[in-house]
Amino acid sequence: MARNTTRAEPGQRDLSDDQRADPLFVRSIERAMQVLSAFHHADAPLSLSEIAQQAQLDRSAAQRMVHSLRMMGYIRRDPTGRGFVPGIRILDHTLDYLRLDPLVRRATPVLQELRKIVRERVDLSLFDDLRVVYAVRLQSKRQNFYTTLVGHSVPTFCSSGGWAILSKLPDAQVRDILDRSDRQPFTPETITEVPAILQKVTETRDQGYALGISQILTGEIAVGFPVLDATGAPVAAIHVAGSQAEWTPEEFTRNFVPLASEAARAISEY
Amino acid sequence: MARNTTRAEPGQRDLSDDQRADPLFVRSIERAMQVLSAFHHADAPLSLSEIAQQAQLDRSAAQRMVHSLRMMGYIRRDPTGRGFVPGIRILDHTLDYLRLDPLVRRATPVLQELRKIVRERVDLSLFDDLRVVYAVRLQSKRQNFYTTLVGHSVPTFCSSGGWAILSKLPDAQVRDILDRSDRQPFTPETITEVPAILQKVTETRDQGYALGISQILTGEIAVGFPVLDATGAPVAAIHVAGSQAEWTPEEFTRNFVPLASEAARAISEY
DNA sequence: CAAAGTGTATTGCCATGCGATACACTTGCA
DNA sequence: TGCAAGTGTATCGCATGGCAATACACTTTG
Repeated sequence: MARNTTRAEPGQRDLSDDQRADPLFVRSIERAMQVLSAFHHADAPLSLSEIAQQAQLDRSAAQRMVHSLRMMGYIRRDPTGRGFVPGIRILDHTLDYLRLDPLVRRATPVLQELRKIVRERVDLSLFDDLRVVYAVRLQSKRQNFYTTLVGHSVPTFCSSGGWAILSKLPDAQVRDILDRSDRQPFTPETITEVPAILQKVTETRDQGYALGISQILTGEIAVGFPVLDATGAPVAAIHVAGSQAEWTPEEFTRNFVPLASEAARAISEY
Repeated sequence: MARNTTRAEPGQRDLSDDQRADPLFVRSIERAMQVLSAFHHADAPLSLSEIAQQAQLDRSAAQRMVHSLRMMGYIRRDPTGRGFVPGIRILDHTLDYLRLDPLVRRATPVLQELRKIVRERVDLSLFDDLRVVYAVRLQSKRQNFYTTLVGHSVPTFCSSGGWAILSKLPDAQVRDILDRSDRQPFTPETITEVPAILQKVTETRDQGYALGISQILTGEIAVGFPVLDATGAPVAAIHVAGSQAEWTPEEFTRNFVPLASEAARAISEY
């Protein structure tokens, strides 16, 4: 799998109540979603055969699915040339997700306020087991493409937001998450050893925020803060991210930790 | 239907090559997507019965679908209290959409540059028949919740971006779109009469941009520019939007039209 | 000008999803 | 307190509807 892009794998199941894998799927919809998920590993339009392969389906079965998904607007032909790409109706569900998630609703105005003051990138990322998924992204001037995208995700084990979340989980669960993570480094700086990560988590637990330097992107510096639900369990994190070219870690934390920390507390329900 | 929020209805089919409605759906996946689409009309978590009703399904059939969709992470229980909400896996598909759409890729850096200069809200909206769907949103300081959301859509007939797109379509198609549109006003200012809209479109055709004042949101002023594909057909629009409290229409256009117009041309392939 | 790709359409058989039914639990009203 | 009307969940048989096979038109490749 060609993957030079920063992206974590989606979790397989509903975490909230830990149901184990259940063979009682509605199969056809599982297949349909596999077809749509074929694009997760793509970096260009997919042909039918490629979709069939990714979705573990017959070419003809894949074609039927693609046909139906096209009729509904979830897939469309690539405007230029061959193959298929995701369709715009996807974005309708995106909107539903964002509108209906109480966390996103609460967080957005707070983060806007924060962004206005700090003038660096500000994000909300949602805890999803081995990864955290960006749901709100408020850009700064310096950007790359991926730092603007909703839905982008990074591993929990090596992001400042992830550490912030881990710092609020019981040790056993932290261990479990680290054990199940595929701890591939993104940069030479990425911390991949379990003891070192545990060290970082402890540190985070003590000081109330996580500091990540060049963990995902070389030259990026970020502070992460946990967001808690009404029971005190971590459900998300907020980040402030900037460039090492402009900030020393000390300056960065001194400037942003107090404000961002307060924002995180404002969003939390605990 | 309770709808005080600004939202257009999704189009039913693939527009690119105009396939008429085809009964050869894969039915079960149609039903599955109806279940997910039940949230389009919701403004709070939905119970099984509500989902069943929206999706035109038996309560038990709905429960099977919901179960499967939950196992896959496309639906989750509302964290607090009863009911279901969309699940985070939705955002994986959002990412695929945004990553793989060549238009979004090309437009993002250009819009970032534009945003840096104009310091007002800058958007990319994608043409989808009767509506335009926001895919890239770069905020300014003043915001409301909905002006930050990817996937949000507004009607083509009454938005500056929509007019910009219409101005590049043949008259017959413009008429067709206007005829099929449910031309409900959003504000007292909203232009709903076909002749007046055609007038606006002609004006836009002449001057190369569309000026919208309080069309969707009272007090909002926006300029829209068409984005063309390689064949010269309009596929999207870019907007710069600000507040009437800060700008007269003349000042606004004088300041932003030249830059934004150039940006739109840079994104276009024609 | 084959050969190997695209994407599309049709058809029959049997896996599979719907609907009926039952149940455990919570909430609200009498 | 009890019962009615809500939640959400689980199981199972039958008929429906989706998979696989097959065929074809078209484009790009060598």
